[in-house]
Amino acid sequence: MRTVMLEKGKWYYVRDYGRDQPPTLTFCAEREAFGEPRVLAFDIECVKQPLKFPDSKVDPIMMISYMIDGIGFLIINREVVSEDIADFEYTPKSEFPGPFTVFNETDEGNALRKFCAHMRELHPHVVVTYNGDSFDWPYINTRCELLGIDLKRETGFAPSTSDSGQYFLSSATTHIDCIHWVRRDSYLPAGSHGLKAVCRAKLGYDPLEIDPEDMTRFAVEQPQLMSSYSVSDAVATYYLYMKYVHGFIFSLSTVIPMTPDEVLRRGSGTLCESLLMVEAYRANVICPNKQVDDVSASHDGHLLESETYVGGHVECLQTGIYRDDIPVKFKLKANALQGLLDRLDETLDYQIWLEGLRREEITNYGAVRAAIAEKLETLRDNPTRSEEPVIYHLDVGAMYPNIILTNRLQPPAIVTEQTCAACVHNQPESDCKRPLKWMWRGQVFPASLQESDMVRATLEYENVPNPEPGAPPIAFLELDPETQNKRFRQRLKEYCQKAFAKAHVTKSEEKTAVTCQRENPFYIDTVRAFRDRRYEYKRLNKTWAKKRQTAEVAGDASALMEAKAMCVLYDSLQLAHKCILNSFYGYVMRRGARWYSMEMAGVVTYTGAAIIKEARALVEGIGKTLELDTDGIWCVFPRCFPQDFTLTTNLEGKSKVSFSYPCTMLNVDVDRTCANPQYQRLDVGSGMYSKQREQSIFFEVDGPYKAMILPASTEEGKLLKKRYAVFELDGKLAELKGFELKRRGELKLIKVFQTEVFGEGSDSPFLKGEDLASCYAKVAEVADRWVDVLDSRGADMEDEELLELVSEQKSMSKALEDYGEQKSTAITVARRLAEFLGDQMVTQSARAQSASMRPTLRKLAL
DNA sequence: ATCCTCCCCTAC
DNA sequence: TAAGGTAGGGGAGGAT
Repeated sequence: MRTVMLEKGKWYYVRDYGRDQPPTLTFCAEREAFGEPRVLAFDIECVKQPLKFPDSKVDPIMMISYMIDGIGFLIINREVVSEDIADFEYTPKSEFPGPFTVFNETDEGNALRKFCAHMRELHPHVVVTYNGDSFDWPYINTRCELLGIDLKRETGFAPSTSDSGQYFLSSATTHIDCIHWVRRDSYLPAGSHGLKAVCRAKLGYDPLEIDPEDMTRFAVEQPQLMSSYSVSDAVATYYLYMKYVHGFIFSLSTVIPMTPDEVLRRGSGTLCESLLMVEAYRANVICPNKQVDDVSASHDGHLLESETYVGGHVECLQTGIYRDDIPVKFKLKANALQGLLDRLDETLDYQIWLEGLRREEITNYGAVRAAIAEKLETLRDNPTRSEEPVIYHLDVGAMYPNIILTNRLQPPAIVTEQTCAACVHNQPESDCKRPLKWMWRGQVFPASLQESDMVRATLEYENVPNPEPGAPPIAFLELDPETQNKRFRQRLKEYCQKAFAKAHVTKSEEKTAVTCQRENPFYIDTVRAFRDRRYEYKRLNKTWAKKRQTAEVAGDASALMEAKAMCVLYDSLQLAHKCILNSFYGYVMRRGARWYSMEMAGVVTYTGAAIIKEARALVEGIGKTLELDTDGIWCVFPRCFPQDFTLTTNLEGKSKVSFSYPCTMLNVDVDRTCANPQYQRLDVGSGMYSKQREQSIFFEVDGPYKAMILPASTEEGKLLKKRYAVFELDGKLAELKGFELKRRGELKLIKVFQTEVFGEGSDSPFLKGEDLASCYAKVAEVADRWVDVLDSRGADMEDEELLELVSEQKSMSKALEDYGEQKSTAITVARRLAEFLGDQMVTQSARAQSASMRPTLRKLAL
């Protein structure tokens, strides 16, 4: 009898009865946590030609490094590497040890055979790579083919039989390519998706870096350095997996009916749907068919080009530098402050009720009330003032899921008059219809439906080039329906451009969706279960963090190890649940979704927009809104605005509760305007429904912060959204949103400038100077230096440095030929690269990475 | 010059 | 086959 780990992330006892009977599986309860599967992470280094990518047809593998359960191995191809390498250690950080044993093999064939043989000996449960699906595994596969080694036979790994073979899988071993986790689940911007950047962001150390152009030379000239580099990637991959990916994937695998390979690679909407299907089955609900596009949909006598709903609300209201030590001129509204005073008891009672207390249990109610009232009165009586600000971020926690839960929103609960007419509950006393607003937006062709039909009729008589190259032309109607529709719409667009001088007209319409408050609640129950389980994991994570601290202080090594492991476990569980939780909203608009509903998505965002607009209106009277985006609002209040208070009680166990007045002030508002009094639950015993007031939408507060910087636009009167920098009280950069510095590619010059101008801590010019003028002067010092570089066209710089600064990287999302006739700098650069470096530089799989100069800058540089 | 469109990639 | 969503900044090409 032995134990194995099956794809559900759980351990089972397996008893084998020989060929005639299937084996039996018994769940292994004592290993309910993930257990400790053997994990092997590997990475290869290849020879390459100058300025080119390694070509698996001709360039041999020089090194294979791998780490299993914290023990490292390195296989050297001595045909490429100039000398034998001795065992060594690569430990970038004490928590990431890397002892390496080296195998020096005579040639590539022996190196690969050694790797395969060692894999079989170690038989890991999980093989981990970084980009192994599209680089390492296919490369090894091609090299093995050329050397007469059958990779599938040797290791079990081969290209996937579905998904057009884009993944490398084995039926016996899970392959986790961490790039998928980084792309879907890490929330890192695309500019930080390389292993090096992920290593810095997630593992917290600077990895070894070598210019790819030096690698082949270093294999000969500096083999030890090259060896360290090779293993550093395996070490980073292994610890990234152990620290973040393992718990995440395997905990999701315990709730989603898929293998870990699939849980890793499928889209988040698909994970969501498979989970909903399980819950629907349990609730005896029939799964609807997949949504299909209605290609003939029209609006007011015009064919619809596309339709959607209005989403989140974004505004920027201020620009410039806001610092907590530089006074801001406030023009407060006395009546807004009076309003807060009038509602003060209601506000405090609300906070007390939230904490599960009663006013009689509060021992300092009068004192807290008086303290707040005094501050509000002072502001009310002196509304025009210059005062140092406090900078806050107020945001709604998990806004969209909580709007869904509060309003009992589910795709099948969006009803029509017909639905209700056929329903037994359709009586006024049921109070089961809850109308909610949303905003429809569509693009229509300006042509009338008759004109559209005419355009189609013309098209239907035409012959078109055969999709099969070389074959004779075919009739339009012989094309597949999807292509027909695409061509028709293209032609109609051209017609409209000619006849109406515009391709389409945008229309919007406020609509009302009626939501049924008695629909079978399997969908929201699934959402709620996820939200609540996530809260539970967050709570347990905190509990174990405390235990870890206790163990640290007591010096109890075994308790410390257990606590650390449990923290990682619960943190990955809560993250895994966040990922799914956020997908329940977007899923309802996913193409092909079984539970599809534009109305529901529209209601969610419309309700959210109303909440944030209301919050802004409230803040406007008592401070300044700087920027707001969908679920959060950045604002400044005068320093003397009431902030943090503590209520004391006469209860044991809960002797005091602290709260943030600005936060409570917003929450009272939300509670009054957003609560759903019609939320209904079915009592299974009696078959009766009971109504309950539901409200789980709450603002949370972050801050106060040291400073917030909002960039100005080059256009007068225009304010920039989604771009800002925020500094912590200690000078650390708390947030940096939207700037080129954070984006993939972009002009090098602007990234270098932004790095310098934002700085960090005492290096940041934004934190220097004692008033606005001197602060701007400090910032201008940095900016002036760069303006000089532009004005002098980099006269004081080395050519190489200058060229580097005016170069930029751009990614192309499609294969070069798919861009057709289109023109752009990147396309031209890619074509030229292909011209002098060969077509494999721009093959359909390897997306062109172009380094170019912008036309505008080209003039400057020359 | 000005507007629209496309593309890439971010914020939420 | 498989596929979360909308809002927004900014560069560049192209029509007018």
